Amino acid sequence: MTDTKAPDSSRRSDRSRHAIYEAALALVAEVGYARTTIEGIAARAGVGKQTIYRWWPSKAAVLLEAYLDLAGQAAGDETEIPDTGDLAADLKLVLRATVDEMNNPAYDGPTRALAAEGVVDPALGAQFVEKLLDPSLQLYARRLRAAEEAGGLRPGLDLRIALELFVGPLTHRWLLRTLPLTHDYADTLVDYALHGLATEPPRS
Amino acid sequence: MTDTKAPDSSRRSDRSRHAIYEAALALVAEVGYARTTIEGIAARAGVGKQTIYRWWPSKAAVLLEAYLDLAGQAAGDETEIPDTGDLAADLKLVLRATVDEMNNPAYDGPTRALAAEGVVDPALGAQFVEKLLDPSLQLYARRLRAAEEAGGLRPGLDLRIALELFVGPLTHRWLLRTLPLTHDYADTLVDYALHGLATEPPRS
Amino acid sequence: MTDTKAPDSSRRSDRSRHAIYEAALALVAEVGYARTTIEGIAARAGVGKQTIYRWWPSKAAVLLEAYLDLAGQAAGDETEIPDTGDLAADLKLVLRATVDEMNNPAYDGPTRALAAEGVVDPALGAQFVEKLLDPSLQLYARRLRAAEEAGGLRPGLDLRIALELFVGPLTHRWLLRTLPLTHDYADTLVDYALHGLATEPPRS
Amino acid sequence: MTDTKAPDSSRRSDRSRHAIYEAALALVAEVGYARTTIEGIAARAGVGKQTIYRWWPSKAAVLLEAYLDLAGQAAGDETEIPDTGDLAADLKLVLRATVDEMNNPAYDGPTRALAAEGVVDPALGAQFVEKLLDPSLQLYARRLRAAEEAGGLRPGLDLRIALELFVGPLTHRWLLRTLPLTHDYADTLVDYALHGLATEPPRS
DNA sequence: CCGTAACCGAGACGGTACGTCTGGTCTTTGA
DNA sequence: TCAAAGACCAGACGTACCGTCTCGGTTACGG
Repeated sequence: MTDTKAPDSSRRSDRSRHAIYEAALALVAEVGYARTTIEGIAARAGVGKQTIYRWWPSKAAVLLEAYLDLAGQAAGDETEIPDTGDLAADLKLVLRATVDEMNNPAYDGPTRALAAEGVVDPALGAQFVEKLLDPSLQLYARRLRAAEEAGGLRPGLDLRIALELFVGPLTHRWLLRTLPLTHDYADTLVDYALHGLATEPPRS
Repeated sequence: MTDTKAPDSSRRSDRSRHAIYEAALALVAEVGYARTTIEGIAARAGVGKQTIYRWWPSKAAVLLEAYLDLAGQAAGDETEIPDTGDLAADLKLVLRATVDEMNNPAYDGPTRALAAEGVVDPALGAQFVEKLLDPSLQLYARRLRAAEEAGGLRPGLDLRIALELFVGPLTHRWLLRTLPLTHDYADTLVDYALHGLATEPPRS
Repeated sequence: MTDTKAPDSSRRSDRSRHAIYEAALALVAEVGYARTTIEGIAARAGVGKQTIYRWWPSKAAVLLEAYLDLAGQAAGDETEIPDTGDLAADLKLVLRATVDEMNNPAYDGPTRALAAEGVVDPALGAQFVEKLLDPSLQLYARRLRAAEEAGGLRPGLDLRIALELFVGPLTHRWLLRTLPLTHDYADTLVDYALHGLATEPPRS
Repeated sequence: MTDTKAPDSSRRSDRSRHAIYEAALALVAEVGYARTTIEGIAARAGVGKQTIYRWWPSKAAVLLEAYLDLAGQAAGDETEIPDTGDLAADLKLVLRATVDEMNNPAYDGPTRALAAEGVVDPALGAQFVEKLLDPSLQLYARRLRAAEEAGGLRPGLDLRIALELFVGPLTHRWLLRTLPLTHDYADTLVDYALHGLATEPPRS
């Protein structure tokens, strides 16, 4: 009997919502995620704090949505991985692009903050994966399926695991900053993953 | 020459330091990392807050050290990866153990929190990598070098990148919680990485 | 025009204000002024510290207001000095009452602390004088003016200075604790001040 | 074996004591009494904090002693009130000098702070009165006694109370800052106190 | 077309923790 | 053997945000 009141989203102010997106993105760009506060976003957006608390559960949720909104405007950017017939070349192309993105501060800043928050907050992590990560993983999945059908992959592979062989190491270097992310690294990754590390062919 | 006032570490109280370690670990275990506060650690350890601020730059730094101290006591746990001659089997053994660790809340809790903090704080991230991550990566490096010398690996491999083919995907699933971490997953990873995804052998 | 952010006093919580008054007075009575802290007042009043910092500049200011509020409730206590026609007797009556007040711990405690703070903090001192001291001085001023009109005082006297001849020595003994404050002292003061110390009458 | 050890004052370091005096006076002059700390005095004097705590009970006690030490060096300044035979003139001379002192920031600063502390701390107040106030009051006492013997004062006066008729009002204005302290004020005070306020002579 | 029920901007509120500062005590080290 | 140096426990300081709560005002239905 305490609240149970879901706000009426049909009466929601688009004006406020977009002002909040802009303020959130601007603040994260200016002072970083950690020093961005809900209070600061509200003030910058010229919005009452309650308007934020009414519609979002956390600062991270605000930023994730703001980020998705931004990405949505630059829509159609989810181009497909090209299929030139040369799987290795195609994958290298895309991994190199990913490396560039990870090295680009404009992308790295907010994404890294969201990822970190998601590491620790499962609900947000699920959102992060679903909304940001999965879409790009689907690209790999489709390209690999095409390769499989073309007979370029060993039969019976679990394609989900296969694609993690590419993006796993990349993400590892990105998040943990163990070593620099370069185009060479991306290329080597593709070669190693496609052709294996071992001398011997698989027994099966 | 970095700071104006460096405290004299020779006069540091071991008593306090260990009380702080214990309090920090206990609190993280009881209420979680996010709700653990420096104030709380100080109170629990029966220590002035300044004693913490004097020696550590952040809550995360305290916990990292506490965690390392704990690991150090259970020393010699850094056993070597066995070398039975069967590289795949040896790797699977260790990857499975790692999977178990990642699924163990007692390990997952603090480590995940530290990793998340390290994602966002480069200085801490470097510490995390150097003190916690690298040592275990060295195990893989040594086992792979042995395999290379035994002729089990394709010559000329960059072993650092090779080992990331195993731990990258594992870390990916662990941190981002995309899909469950199982022994089967570990096994498959080893097979895929050792023998490659592609039908064709490498051209070179 | 004084501050950058003046809080909106129309939205101020009377509930909180009075809880703060009560807590402040209670704490000063219980542990003394010096050991009363803003933190303690806030905790005792069930109020956030910011609510105190928002409305008062210092602990002393809180207590002064609390004290005035208390005095205001016991309103109308500012009775007039009686005018029986016998100036000396009337003054003695009031000075004796003042002596009693100064010897009363319940009054002495907070008032002394405020006075001491005012000695050192001019802004607070001005408040102290204006709100606490002046009103009672006005009583003397009126009684003396009546006496002047009745021809009981030498013509042309500066009445402000005249009244300080009574309250100055009293305050001196009170604040500096040089010698005990007694009714006899008050009586003597009145006699000396009214009739002078010298054998000779004034030349003028 | 805990404390109960009165320090052996014969082994006290004069060097340290004077360094502390100088540091205390310098700090009070530079940043004011309130912002002077024992820690600061120790650091400035190149002395351990314990050396201060060993010999003095409080910051105020240090400053009082430092101040007395300073005054002691400029010794012999305790000149007598002149006795020209004209009591009023002599008193005015001295009261005017006192007024000037009270208006002199170099004197006002530390003395006011000590007085304020003494208002609130009886032990210190007693010291303040005994060491700083009483000596100058003795001057008045002697001059008044001379006047009494010369027949210039009404017989049977309590000279202690008589002198408070002069210094009480002065101190009142000084500490409470009710109104400006001027030479005129001092003169008027002397006239009023010597010749009384009332028209009628005393009945006795 | 006029009430009334929401959302809205604003910001005061009770809280919690921050990181700093100082008070007084205790310990180590060099002269 | 003492004093310098300063680490230690303790806890208040004043600030920053949190998330909740009024408060008017301003839409935008729904009777």
